[in-house]
Amino acid sequence: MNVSTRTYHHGDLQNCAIAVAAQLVESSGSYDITITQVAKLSGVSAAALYRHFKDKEALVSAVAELIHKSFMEYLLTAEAKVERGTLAHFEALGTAYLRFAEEKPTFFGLMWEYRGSAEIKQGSAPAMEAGFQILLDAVERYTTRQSSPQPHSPLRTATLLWSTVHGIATLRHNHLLDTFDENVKAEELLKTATQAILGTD
Amino acid sequence: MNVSTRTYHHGDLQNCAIAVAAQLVESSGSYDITITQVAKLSGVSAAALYRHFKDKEALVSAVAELIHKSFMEYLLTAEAKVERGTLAHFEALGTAYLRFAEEKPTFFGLMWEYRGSAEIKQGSAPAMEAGFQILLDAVERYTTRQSSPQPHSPLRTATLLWSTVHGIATLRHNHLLDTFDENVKAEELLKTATQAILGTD
DNA sequence: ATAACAATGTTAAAGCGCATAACATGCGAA
DNA sequence: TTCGCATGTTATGCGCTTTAACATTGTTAT
Repeated sequence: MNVSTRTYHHGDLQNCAIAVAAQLVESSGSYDITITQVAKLSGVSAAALYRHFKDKEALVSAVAELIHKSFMEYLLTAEAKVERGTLAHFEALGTAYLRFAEEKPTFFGLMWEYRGSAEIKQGSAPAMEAGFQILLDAVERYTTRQSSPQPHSPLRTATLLWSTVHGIATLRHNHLLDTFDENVKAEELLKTATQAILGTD
Repeated sequence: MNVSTRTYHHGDLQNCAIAVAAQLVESSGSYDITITQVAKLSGVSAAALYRHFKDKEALVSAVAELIHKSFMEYLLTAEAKVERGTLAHFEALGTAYLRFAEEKPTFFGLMWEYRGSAEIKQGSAPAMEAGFQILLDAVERYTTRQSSPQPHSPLRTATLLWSTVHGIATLRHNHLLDTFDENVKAEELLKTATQAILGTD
């Protein structure tokens, strides 16, 4: 992050470059950033970055990984305030999902849309898995709380809930949600969907 | 489409280039195509394309428009075989949506993920609107068929259904759907969701 | 302590793609 | 037929990625 080049060697160019790249993605509103720009903002020559990243894709993937972790924090922070396994729990998680997509639209796009080679995508896998586990855990707790048995497995229900939030977030991210129903609120839509999927015992 | 350059003038370079670009997108599996390639495959110099498209983005947007129309045909063909306003109608539309995403993954990605300037995106708007109208119409017909009144407006219900299919299709497109539940089938998931949203009177 | 080596920086340069400029050709209307 | 506009062409500049060859610093073994 430290841009000043006191010495010939930078100190921590690797992390600096990732942070600079992330800022650039956010400020430019595009994840089609250039190595040249990142190098300039890091106070270093473009070639220097190739000591730390195989190529541009590797740098962007590192940014994606950072973003996934930041996204996880959104979810964890959100659920810290509610009782687990309740409808409020789902609402908190869903709202956080939607809020991240709205507040960091370019990050959201990069997370889900960026096409990297399969082996490089691995970096984000742990964070994603943790995210899904949070949701799955919520469903399992909810299930045991209910008197009537749920019609589908927790795994299936969690997947369905994920699909739904993701669909709503994605459509809004692409400015499509309010194209036809200009009064729709993503959060309300999600609440309706959640209740329909979980039932309203 | 005709690549042979019998004459100095091509004849229909505009449409040729769009078609060639679309093929290139599909065969390369990436919508980061080059003007140079499109020109070469069209049997024309790169600069010639600038007589028909302001820049690269305009060309890609034209491809996106073509794809949106092709997507519409998927939907129309699918619903031609079923009775309107039935659950089978929704299943046919949803399945078509999922099938397009699976059979033409790069097209699907381009349709929804491509970031073009707002005014250029307009080209695809009519097709998208038509697509939504199809769904809305299905919901309205379904609503009038039902004995019990639906809890939400057709507009709201259609938006919710769209979000759900879109979420499922998008997650699968990004190879995320079966990461945690390896046995899940997108079509089954959608069926479950549709019934939950519409009710199963 | 110091010499060798590993790590990490630099500049130079090759190569590609976008986009524009200046020029050429051909079709269609007066 | 001739003029003008539409639509081609080649030439060129610029920015970006990536590699190569070289320079500097930090570290480790003797």
